[in-house]
Amino acid sequence: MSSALNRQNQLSEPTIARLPVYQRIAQEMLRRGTTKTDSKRLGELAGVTPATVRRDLSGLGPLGTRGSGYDVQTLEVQIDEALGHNRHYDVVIVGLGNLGRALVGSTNFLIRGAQIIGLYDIDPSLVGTTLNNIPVLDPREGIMNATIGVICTPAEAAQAAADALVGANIHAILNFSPRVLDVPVGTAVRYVDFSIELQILAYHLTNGTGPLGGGLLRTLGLTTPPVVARPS
Amino acid sequence: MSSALNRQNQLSEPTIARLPVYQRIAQEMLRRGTTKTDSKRLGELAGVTPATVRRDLSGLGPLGTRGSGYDVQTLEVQIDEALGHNRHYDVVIVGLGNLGRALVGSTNFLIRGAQIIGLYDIDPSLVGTTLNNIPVLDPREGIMNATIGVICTPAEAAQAAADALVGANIHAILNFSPRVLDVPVGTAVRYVDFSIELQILAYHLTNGTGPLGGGLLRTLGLTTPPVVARPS
DNA sequence: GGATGTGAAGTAGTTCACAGCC
DNA sequence: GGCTGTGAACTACTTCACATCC
Repeated sequence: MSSALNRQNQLSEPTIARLPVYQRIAQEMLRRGTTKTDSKRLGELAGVTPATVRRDLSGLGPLGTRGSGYDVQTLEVQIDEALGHNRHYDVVIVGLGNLGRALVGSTNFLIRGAQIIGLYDIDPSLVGTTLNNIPVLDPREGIMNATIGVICTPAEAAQAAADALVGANIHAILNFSPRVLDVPVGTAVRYVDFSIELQILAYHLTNGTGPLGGGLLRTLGLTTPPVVARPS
Repeated sequence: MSSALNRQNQLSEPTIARLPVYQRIAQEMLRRGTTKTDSKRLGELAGVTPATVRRDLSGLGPLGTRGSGYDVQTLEVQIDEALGHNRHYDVVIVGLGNLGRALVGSTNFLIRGAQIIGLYDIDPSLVGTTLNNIPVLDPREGIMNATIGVICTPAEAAQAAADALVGANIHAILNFSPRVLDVPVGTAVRYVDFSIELQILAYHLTNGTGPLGGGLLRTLGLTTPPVVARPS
């Protein structure tokens, strides 16, 4: 496997969540023609301290140059490698409402190495058609095996969708529905819940942290609800 | 202000991010007619330890009953109060592609107390129309004041959208575009980046944590990219 | 008996501060 | 001179374990 990875895969969770952010920044810099940067600048843009940036990046191996900083191109590539984008990921999406369709059509959603191979919806007027040349199938007739399953159904249908994904031997689920899912141990579920994001912002507005209460808003390490074992 | 809040607003960031999850679980329980629960069950469903649940909830005041657990209804209400949902939030959305429209149409997106008051898009065929009885306006003619601004534009337009929101004196931004935003100190930006979520899942698949490498996947405390100060 | 709420202990993550290198 | 990479100090969060109360 790649050299950056076998160094040690003890990247901490917060670090893992920040690496894609640094990568985004690096991509933006490349787009603008910036070829060099440093931990101070990266920290400003990512909203973390320079020390944290250096600590995070040092986990990928020594990719900076003392005295001058980081090469943006190298940064981009090394983070890609550390996150495992040399692998290939097959993605299926269940639920083709506005959100599901937005994901299919979005160029932003897919990471390098990921490909949407199947779409699922129970709406008979959709089943049998294609979207972006990807076939739309009925999830009740079984789901094809894939690496990652994405749930975009309404809340009521989310658990059934999860069951279908689990039945297809899919062990990683990205859940956009506002339901807590019941899945077997060993299945990773990551929740993206829009209203929770709103709630967190709202909390900061109401309480001291935010601009209404004054002070530099610097809420580092916000945690998102994660992953799960089977409830007893 | 509310009794639960002035106890002390020293809820930690991880706690704040978990409270909405407990609330979701409580709502689901109510829907199913469950009126009592305990930290063990809540922990299973939320993917955290019972001790963490108790520690989190104790921050809202003593709302459990020793020996029997928590009243689900009380839980739901108290979390609502702690998160500041007795306040009113005006929300504007900039960018009405599939994602923007999904948010407008979704019953899941809005939290109690929040209301979408304005929609913005530069597409001339949309400006002047209404969506869900909310008028669609041109952001280049200025944005109305609101509590929270939501950016759903393509990446290229995100910074302009942010500038317009800042110009409207909006200090809290939920950014769904994959761009790092440049905003003044004192403006809270929360990033929801779909591809970052995919990347984090992908990392766990590639590395030991996930089912491919075996072991109980229990990635607690995943942090999402947060908030930002003005780059120098 | 049983589950909360919480000091105390343990663990993880961040920041400091500086040696090392360009 | 300047910025990285990192041991050491610090801070924050989690978990343990139990006294407390229903």
